[in-house]
Amino acid sequence: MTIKDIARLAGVTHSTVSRSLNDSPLVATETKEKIKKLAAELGYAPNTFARRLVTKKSNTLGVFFLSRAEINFMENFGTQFLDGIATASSNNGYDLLMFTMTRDLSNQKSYIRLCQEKHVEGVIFIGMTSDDPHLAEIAASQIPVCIIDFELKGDNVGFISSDNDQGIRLALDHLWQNGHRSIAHLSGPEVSPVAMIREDAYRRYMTAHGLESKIKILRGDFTKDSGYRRTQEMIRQGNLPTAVLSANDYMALGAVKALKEQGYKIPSDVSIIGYDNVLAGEYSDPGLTTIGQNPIEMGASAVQYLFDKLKGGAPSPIHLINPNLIIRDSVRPIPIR
Amino acid sequence: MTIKDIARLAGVTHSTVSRSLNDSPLVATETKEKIKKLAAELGYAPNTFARRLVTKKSNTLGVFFLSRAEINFMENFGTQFLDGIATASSNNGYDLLMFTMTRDLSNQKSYIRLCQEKHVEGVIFIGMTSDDPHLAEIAASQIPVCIIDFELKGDNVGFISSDNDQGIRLALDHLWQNGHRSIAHLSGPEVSPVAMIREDAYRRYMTAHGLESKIKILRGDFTKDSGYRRTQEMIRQGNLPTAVLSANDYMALGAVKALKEQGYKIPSDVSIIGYDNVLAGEYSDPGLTTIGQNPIEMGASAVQYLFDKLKGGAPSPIHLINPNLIIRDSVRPIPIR
DNA sequence: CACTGACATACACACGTGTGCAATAAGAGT
DNA sequence: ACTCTTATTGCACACGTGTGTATGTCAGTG
Repeated sequence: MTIKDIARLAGVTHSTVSRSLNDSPLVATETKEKIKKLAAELGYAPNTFARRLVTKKSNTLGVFFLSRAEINFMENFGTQFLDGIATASSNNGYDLLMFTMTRDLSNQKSYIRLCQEKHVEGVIFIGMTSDDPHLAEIAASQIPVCIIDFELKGDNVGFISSDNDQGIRLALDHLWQNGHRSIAHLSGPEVSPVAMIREDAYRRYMTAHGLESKIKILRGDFTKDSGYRRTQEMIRQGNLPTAVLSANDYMALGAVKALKEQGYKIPSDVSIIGYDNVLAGEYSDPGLTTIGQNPIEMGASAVQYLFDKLKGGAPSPIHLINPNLIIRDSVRPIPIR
Repeated sequence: MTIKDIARLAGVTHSTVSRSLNDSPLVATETKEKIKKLAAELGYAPNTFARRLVTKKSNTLGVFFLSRAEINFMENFGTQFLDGIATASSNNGYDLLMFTMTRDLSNQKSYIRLCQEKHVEGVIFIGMTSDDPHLAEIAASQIPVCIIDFELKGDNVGFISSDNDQGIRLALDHLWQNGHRSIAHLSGPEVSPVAMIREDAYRRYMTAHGLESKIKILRGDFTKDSGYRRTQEMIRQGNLPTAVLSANDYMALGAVKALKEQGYKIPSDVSIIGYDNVLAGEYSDPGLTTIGQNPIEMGASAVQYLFDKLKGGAPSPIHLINPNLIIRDSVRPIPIR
């Protein structure tokens, strides 16, 4: 079933059919309608390969994702990112091609080269790591690139992230409104950009609210175990805060474990608030109050950035998505003295 | 950069170039080598659209996935399924097109129709549900289909699943070897095929080991809350088993919570074993011993089924992947009396 | 030397769609 | 009635690749 078949049945040439289906003003309204109706009846669908061959437009986006590494992160958000991306590109009539980034980067074809070969118009990366050897090439890419949760500067590269600054404010506002004034921060490693952004936001909030003297940083590495140990150390030193704001949920769960082991009750003795809205926090005891990112929206925004670029626009290279506060049972109001 | 350019530079026609690059025996070995070398130097890559147009082969697989629903399940395995699928198809020189299945199935184009339009050669479904209105059409599909974790009969449809029977045996063997004889089963809802398979495997194991009188089924619905409540009821009735085998991890965590609340210690008083190897089980207290599926391998197997079909073979329509036992801290050996 | 056959390359067409340009027809204006 | 304009359709080519067939070449054989 091609436009030639339709042409024969309609008694016109395939050119007229082509123009009709593409709503060209060059063809009479009545024949246009007639042909459209005929095409619909016959269930005609254009051959995308032929069309792409001649138009030189692929109407295809690509998405690279790394699933094996940073598995904690990816397992929780991966499919939601992909959901947002797939839905948004489908809504715009674009196909989505999927690739994996493997850990052994030795004899591997460059991502950008692969995109060119597949005629991908724009590409999204999920789970990019700073040790990837193709970073420079990506930064210089001719085709629009959008990276989720990893900042890279380049003329055609965009960056989508959750608004960490706002997330921390949301969390601290919640603690503040519940009467907490002595709040420690269980932070991530200094090499992690995200950890530093969150820690900085914490420092500024505390200072702005006259709590500079209460600033206390516990340096973890995002694992549950590090949260557990830093909290043990804090308990040993005495002088517990009334609340702990953790830079991610896993460390928060570690903190809960350490405190429980020493007989403290959560949240009556110490309130805990996490970050990321990981499933384990929903199923933990008590349910962990936390900051949720909006991965579906992040994926959709990444696609939007690419389309803006493709339309010739100059979208902001960095786009922050609003997080939201998820209240469960690990924060308790305390009377203000 | 097309084969015509190469032809001009090599002083031959594009036909010769085409044949050379496709290793046709019709062209002299030396010219073949010369042209291949030239193509490599020029970084030539064939235009897939032109090729597909003439060969009528797309070299493309499709994957549909449902991400918003059954979110507990998908969040944990989704990206790993996709990883296995993407890697396997890429290794075979196939592209992978991604689609989402939305929950509102009203005015939606049929999956199979979509596949035909996109010229997909084979398609994989993840997260299929029994209320999907397109099931009949999928069952009758002309193009090979493989569904993960959902059984559907049809000439061209395959079914990939974890071997639930073996998984239950693995779990019960572990309990048996640790001296447990009184083992209750926290099962899923009767409408769930997976739940029934696991429950049946439990019954057979118990019977085969002379423990028929110890068979005890707690009927949950796969949520943590149902595990919590069924366990509470069991505690109230007295006569606790020494171990509980749960049909999934979330119910197991609910059971843990109920037991802990009543002052029982896990695993010293009651051993618990889950199923699925969900992240929350890794981060719970105590770490949950469980049965892990191998989602990456499952994804790869789905692709393999499609390729076997495409090659004209008759692969088994049902393929079970071996699960594995993941030992953490929720099972304890008890002395045999 | 002529003929045969094998081998290598060129020619020409096809795949399905889009589009510039020519051709035709119809209508308007004088 | 003739010309000029405008509206509509057809013609022909292009996109890049694959392939059946014809053409050419060269060596071997009688």
